[in-house]
Amino acid sequence: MERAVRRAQVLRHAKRIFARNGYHRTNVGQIVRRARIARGTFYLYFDNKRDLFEELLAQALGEISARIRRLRIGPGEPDPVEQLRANLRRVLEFVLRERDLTDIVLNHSVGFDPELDARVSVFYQRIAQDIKRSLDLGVEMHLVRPCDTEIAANCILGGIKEVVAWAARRKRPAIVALAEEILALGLTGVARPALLESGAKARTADGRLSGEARL
Amino acid sequence: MERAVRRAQVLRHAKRIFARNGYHRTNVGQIVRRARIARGTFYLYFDNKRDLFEELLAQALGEISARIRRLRIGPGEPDPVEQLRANLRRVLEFVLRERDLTDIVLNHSVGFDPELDARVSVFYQRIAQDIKRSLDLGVEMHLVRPCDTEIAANCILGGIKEVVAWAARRKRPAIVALAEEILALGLTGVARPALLESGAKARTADGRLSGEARL
Amino acid sequence: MERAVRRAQVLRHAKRIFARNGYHRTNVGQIVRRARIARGTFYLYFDNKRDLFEELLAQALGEISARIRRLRIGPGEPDPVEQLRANLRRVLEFVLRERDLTDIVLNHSVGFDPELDARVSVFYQRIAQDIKRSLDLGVEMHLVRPCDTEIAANCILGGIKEVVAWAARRKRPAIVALAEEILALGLTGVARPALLESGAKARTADGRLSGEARL
Amino acid sequence: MERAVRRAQVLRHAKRIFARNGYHRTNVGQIVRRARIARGTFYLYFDNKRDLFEELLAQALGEISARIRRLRIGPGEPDPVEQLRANLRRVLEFVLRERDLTDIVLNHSVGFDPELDARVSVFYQRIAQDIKRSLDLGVEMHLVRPCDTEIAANCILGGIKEVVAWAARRKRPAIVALAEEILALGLTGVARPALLESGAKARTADGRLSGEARL
DNA sequence: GATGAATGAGTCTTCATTCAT
DNA sequence: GATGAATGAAGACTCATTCAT
Repeated sequence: MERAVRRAQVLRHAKRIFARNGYHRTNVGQIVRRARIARGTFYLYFDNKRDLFEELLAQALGEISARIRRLRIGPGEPDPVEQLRANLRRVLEFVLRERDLTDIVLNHSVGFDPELDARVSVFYQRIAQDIKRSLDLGVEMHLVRPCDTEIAANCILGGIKEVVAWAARRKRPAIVALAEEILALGLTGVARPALLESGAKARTADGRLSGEARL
Repeated sequence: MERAVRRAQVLRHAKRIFARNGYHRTNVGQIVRRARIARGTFYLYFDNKRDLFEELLAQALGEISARIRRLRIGPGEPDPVEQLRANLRRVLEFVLRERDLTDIVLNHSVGFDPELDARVSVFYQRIAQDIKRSLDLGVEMHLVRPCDTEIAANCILGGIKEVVAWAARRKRPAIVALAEEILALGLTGVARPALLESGAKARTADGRLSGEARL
Repeated sequence: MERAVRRAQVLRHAKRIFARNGYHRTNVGQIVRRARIARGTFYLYFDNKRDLFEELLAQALGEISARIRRLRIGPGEPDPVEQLRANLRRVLEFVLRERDLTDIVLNHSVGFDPELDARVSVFYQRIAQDIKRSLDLGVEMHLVRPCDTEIAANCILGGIKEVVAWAARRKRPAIVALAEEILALGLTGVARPALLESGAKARTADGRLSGEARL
Repeated sequence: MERAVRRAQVLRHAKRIFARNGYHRTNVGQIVRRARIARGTFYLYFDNKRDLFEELLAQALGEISARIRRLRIGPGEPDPVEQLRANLRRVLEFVLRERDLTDIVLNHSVGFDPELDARVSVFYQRIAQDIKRSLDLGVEMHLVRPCDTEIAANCILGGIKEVVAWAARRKRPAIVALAEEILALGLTGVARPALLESGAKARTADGRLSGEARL
């Protein structure tokens, strides 16, 4: 158990430095200095620098994944939107609390190791697919308008990522409000509903707006 | 003039390698080998490795910036949505043609140099602000529903980035269709308009949908 | 007494590992793991890694030395050849039983420490001198043909070492037969005696054989 | 060509140091200091320290191998002993000229790398087999007395190795004389021929000498 | 201008040894 | 005595950059 504590300690310090400086500008010397341990001690707990980084990354990706629950449809299940909201809040709660990890995932997790690149890539693709699946289901249930759900899924994923990155730069981001904004945007976009009511009729087959209904 | 040609040549090769391997896994040796020049020659045309990378990045950011025109409102100006569409298409046209540059900007432009990080950061923030300004204008003009336009702007930006990244992995992405999907998503979201018409009324203060119209 | 037992135990395990891997590819971690003691305990029994190795080496060299008795000439003493044979058998018995030690002495005892190098070197030189002395005596007694006894001594020593190394690789080497082969070789060489009888006359000054008797 | 010269230069210096200190007590720093080159330059010419050592070893083993020619029997071919003598002289000429290489092969080539160990092992085994083959041939031709030629081969090989090691410690070893001593020893052993003439008869089945014929 | 051999600072990693418990 | 976590000196290797030709 002592061991786990020590590891966690080193991980905590390393997380900080990796978040600030990225993988390559972080060297083992910085980590051990910050963690106040000897160089050799570092290698008592981690195989190497990459191993430590990998663990941080896995920690983040794992925790985020665990906070995304698949939508359940059926009698007695909560409103799908409610489920989306819950997912979003859980994820936001984590990523905005663990900003260093978030920074690592968003900014420093790509480009220095093909294997880790692949792992991150798979992580995002899985989320995109989850979203796509939800959208497909929504289309089936006539809750979601027909569209290219794959593109939509990626668009939504990207939107969340960017908002998270943005929010992580703020002092005390309001998680609930953030979730609502994202949700509303994803569901209804930015256009005024009134506008769309009339505009909806004017909408042509290829989705373009026409007539006076503009935006 | 000869000089510029030589530079461009080297840049072209380097672009390829940076896109594939990122900044740190690319070394000067690879570049000069690929460009069929001597190591020393490299330094006749570029101050150093970072300088070359910076130039590629500036190229990309500059070209993308140039393709984003500020919305003009007024008599005789085209429909704002049309202007958005044009912006989007111009950008997509470039980033999906210059995939290596896009890859560099999206995946390899962060984390090895505070100054470059800042430059990329500023680039995106400027775009986000452009979008925000447009949204604010839209709100003023009653075309856009009231919302936190800063969050919305970042969300839209992120959506575009992710879709671009996704599309860049496809063989022959259809730019026009992509632009329309993004546009539609940004404007109306994914929910069925019909649903929203009735649902809009049912929407409670905290943004939750109620009644049968759920999504 | 307990202490000596513990030491012996550790020595036994270390011997194994040193024999297999040599000095440098053996680290203290392997030894303590194998001996099921703590790292610190190791240093309660040995000054350091080198010290342990030195002891193993001394063990081997000492035991071998003890098994080589100086030839005694005189009335009532056994046949000198018989004494040689006994020496050889005693040494072979030990080195082929303690193969790990033998491996250490033959293959891993040189090159990482000037002092140990010297000790091994002295050990062999002493044996060579013993052999040389015996040969000199033999020459004096007209049992050994005049020759450069120093070279001969070294040659014999090397022969024994190599045969030992070879035999140590076999499953169950026959010590008696080995001793006889070595003895016969040292005494009479490989040439057919019959051949030599006639050939001896034909031998020219520079040692070359002539006439039909060739070998 | 310039490249080869530089390599040879570094190899020359490294050879010296490896011979004196062995593989492990030699570090790259020593080599580059001695060769008056920068650390990085070293790696321009060699993959790593082991690579350089391997090359030295290969050089030695290759040259020695090349100097050992298989015995040719037949009309017009020189006396087999003459061929042995030539082999021996060629080898001695090389190993006593290139003493550093010899030192490396004899003392520092075992125990730090399984692959190199194997290479050296194979080298010696091949020579032992060559000798054995020659002996078998000799037995067939009734030039060599029946014996365990495998043991004899190893014994002879070991004798040569040890004499070489011994001679390499002398100032100006006489190659011709050395070769003759070794040859004589291998062929006739140390016993006085006269003794053997009578002793041969007294020799019992198991090779033991009996009667007055002693030694 | 072009070349490519040379440079050496900067990093990671290992491992024998120590020492507080 | 026993433990094993901690230490830090030592050494291998990389690679952006320089400079003599």
